[in-house]
Amino acid sequence: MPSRTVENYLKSILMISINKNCVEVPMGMIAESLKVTPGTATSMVKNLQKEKWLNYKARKGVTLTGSGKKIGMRMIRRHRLIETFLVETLGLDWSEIHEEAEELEHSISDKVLEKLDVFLGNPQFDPHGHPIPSKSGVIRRLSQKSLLDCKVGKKMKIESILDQRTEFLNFAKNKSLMPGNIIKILKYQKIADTVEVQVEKKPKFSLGFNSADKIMVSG
Amino acid sequence: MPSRTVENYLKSILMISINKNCVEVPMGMIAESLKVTPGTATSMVKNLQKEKWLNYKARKGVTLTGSGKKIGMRMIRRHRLIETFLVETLGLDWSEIHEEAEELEHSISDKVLEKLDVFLGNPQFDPHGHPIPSKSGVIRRLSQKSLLDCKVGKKMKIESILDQRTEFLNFAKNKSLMPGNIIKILKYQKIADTVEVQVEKKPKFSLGFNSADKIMVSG
DNA sequence: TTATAGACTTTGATTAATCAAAATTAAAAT
DNA sequence: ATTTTAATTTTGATTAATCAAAGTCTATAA
Repeated sequence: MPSRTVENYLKSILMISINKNCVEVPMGMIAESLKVTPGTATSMVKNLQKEKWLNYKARKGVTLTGSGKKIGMRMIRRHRLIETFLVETLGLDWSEIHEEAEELEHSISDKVLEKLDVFLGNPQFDPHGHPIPSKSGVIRRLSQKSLLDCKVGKKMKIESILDQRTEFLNFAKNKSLMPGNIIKILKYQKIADTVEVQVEKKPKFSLGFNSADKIMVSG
Repeated sequence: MPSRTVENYLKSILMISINKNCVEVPMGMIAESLKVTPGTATSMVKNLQKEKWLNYKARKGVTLTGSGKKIGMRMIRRHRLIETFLVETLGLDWSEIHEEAEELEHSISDKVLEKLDVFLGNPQFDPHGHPIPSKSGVIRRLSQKSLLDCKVGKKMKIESILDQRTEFLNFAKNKSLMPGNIIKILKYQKIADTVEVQVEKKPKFSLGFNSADKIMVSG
């Protein structure tokens, strides 16, 4: 019933509110995340409000309603299950699956999606370490601790990577920055805004604060 | 580059020209097969001509160019490979896969499609018995002989089913009218336009001429 | 030959999604 | 208390795909 454009808006808004942990999502972020002009986002959001998928306050931002959240969560589930399928079953590289899933998440029927879920053995996390929402829209809380929040010298387990860009994921893979691996901060250099890290027994390397903040860890 | 609407037009036109064995495809058939009004088909076909995907002669019909045929064939390959995947891998029923594939054929990247092809072991026929075009667009000639062209009493092998409608395929499956099975005409009743048939050792039953003509056979 | 039915084309309108650029507003800086 | 800036909204246009309904052909039947 919702068009694929609507599905994209609701998913993006939900993702922003989860990632930035905010209730009211500002218009600018929506426009940026969907790569449309601000005016387009405003007019679309007004339509979404008419359909009761969200509440919009001019110059404040947007909050999803229950039904809007449901659709958004459904899209996240689809996206992550499809990514898992592409890596596990077809053997695509984890750095190249995002765009694929972005398209397929709109095209697969509920029936096929649930078959896929069973075929994959009800996976709980996608290849980037992100939790896959259940059919009913429940999602495990992801770790709120990034590499930046860690003490120097403490061994941490990488939980997930909060960046979808192919180039970043290629870099991450190259450096073994992948879910499950053990990472340690060797030096914390505030002045240069970098941290020096080591993954498993691999050679050490540096990460900028922005990048380090995208590596979520636990333990 | 071509939109999914364009892909659908070119696929439909190619399918009609293959099935009806005609060079010039009349506008009426195009409109019917795509479920649009005749006026819509006319205006769309004019656009396709501008892009050099076909030649259009007013009140005569349409013939695909080389590039149009290529795109159409690409879509047939995608459709049939996806149908095969849905049945073989995910275990969907062969009568419910057409609509799914109709959507997915536009969404899958070339890369994923070729991975799928390898994963499935380069299948040569889809679950309905239709030949899957090769990557380069070559398609095996399908049997031109339908059940209606057979002698009474002669055992024939079912090659394919030329009807995509869910209800027909459900009926066919129920009666074991599936590729590979052996079928025999018991009686040919021109006056009632029915044939009485038997598949393998199953109970005999009747088929109207129209339906019998959709069961392609060999041997 | 003329009439007519059926196939096809034209015309004018609509819808969803978008952009560019001008106008507005709220917050921050002076 | 102004001014400036940055974010947002408004306005007016555009594009692809569609429909309904009116108009036009052409082949067949009278």
